[in-house]
Amino acid sequence: MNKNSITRLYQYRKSLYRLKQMGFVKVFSDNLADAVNVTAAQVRHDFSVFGLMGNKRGGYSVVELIEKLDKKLGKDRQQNVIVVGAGNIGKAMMNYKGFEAEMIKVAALFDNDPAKIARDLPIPILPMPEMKDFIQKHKVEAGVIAVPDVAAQQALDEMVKAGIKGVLNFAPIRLTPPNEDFVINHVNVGLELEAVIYLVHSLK
Amino acid sequence: MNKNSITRLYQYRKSLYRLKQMGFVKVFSDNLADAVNVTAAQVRHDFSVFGLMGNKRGGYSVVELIEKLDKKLGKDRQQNVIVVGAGNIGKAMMNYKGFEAEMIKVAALFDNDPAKIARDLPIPILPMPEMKDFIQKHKVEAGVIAVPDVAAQQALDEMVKAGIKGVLNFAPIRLTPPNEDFVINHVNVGLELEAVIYLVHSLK
DNA sequence: CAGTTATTGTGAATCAAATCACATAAACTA
DNA sequence: TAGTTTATGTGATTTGATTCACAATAACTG
Repeated sequence: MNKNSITRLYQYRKSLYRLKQMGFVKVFSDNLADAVNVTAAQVRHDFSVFGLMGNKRGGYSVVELIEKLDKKLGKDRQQNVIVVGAGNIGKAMMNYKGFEAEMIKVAALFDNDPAKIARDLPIPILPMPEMKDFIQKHKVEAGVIAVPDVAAQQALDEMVKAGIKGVLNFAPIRLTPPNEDFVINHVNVGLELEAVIYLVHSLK
Repeated sequence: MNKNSITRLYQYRKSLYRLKQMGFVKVFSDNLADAVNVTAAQVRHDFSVFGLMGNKRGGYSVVELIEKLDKKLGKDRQQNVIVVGAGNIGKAMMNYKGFEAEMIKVAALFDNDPAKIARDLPIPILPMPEMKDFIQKHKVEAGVIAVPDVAAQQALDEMVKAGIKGVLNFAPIRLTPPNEDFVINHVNVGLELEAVIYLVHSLK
């Protein structure tokens, strides 16, 4: 179970909800393959590894498959997350409408800048020292680091102290994790954009 | 040359600038390996594939290596990019300070909402119909899609019409490219966050 | 109900990426 | 200068992910 196969499972899930919406009752591996842009063999293989079984001939029941995936992917109950950094990235996370359908709730933002504190927003922006109590109260295990790179390691350290178990990090630096079990996933927008530019240039 | 090896080259480059800053004149494959969190063999292999040679014993000259990488990676001159969508993601791109060191310039944002137009900002926010003239004038080849998912395909279509050759897409949908050479790179923040949550849960 | 068809589930085969291992050669050493 | 050390460059090997291929079987067909 590598990261790619996990993200594919989330993509299958999302596609299945779309198909359900469209009235589909059954789905075949090649339908899902088309939806997620992989091969049908890949879909079946992923399901096999993950312990998801369909019906020989007859494919998969959309409703059943969604149910199983929801359970396996932890989508049967809401996941609260926090975001550290109330800049543009933090606000983008705060305002993103897509999380609801994924059972993800951005429960609060945290920031060091007193001018940014706003307790009365639907998603409040709170001072860092309140993090520990907040995440205990709201059972938060995962967070997002959306601060400038010079502040990222400190943000991580405080999150760890508060009890966070894994982060999605937008700062383009290598973070030192507290232990080897701690989950860190990086999104490096600069690198991704550079890859586009490189590939565009390599066309000619 | 797969995408991973390309992004590693950009990481090596960035590390080399840091090392230069710190006064290093020479660098060995294992220094770069540490900096980028890969093996020394990976570094040498990447360089070998990419046609970058050092000196048997004596490693690599920092200055020379930077020079060669800059050239190969198209960093010897500034790359202008545009961003479609002046929401939080668009503004994050506009305000991000790190692009300058990467020779990337966000030349303008474009948005359909007349209320968002702001021509007098250092990075102007312009109406969509002006895109074609703008990118011709500023020699823009790559762009960023930072609009809600329902608007993403239309944004892509307009960018293609205006002459853009590749995009970085933040909208969580599959885009239909105009042709198979067109470069599309996806950043799916929702999926990345879901992967963190999944991995945190799988710890226990 | 026997025969045909369609689709899964999975072990085997292929393909791609990362690592290993070592011959090569430059730079020191005495 | 001969010998030793150190790091590169790269072919070979290993590891990991994807695709193939087909036996198993459930669902249709007449």
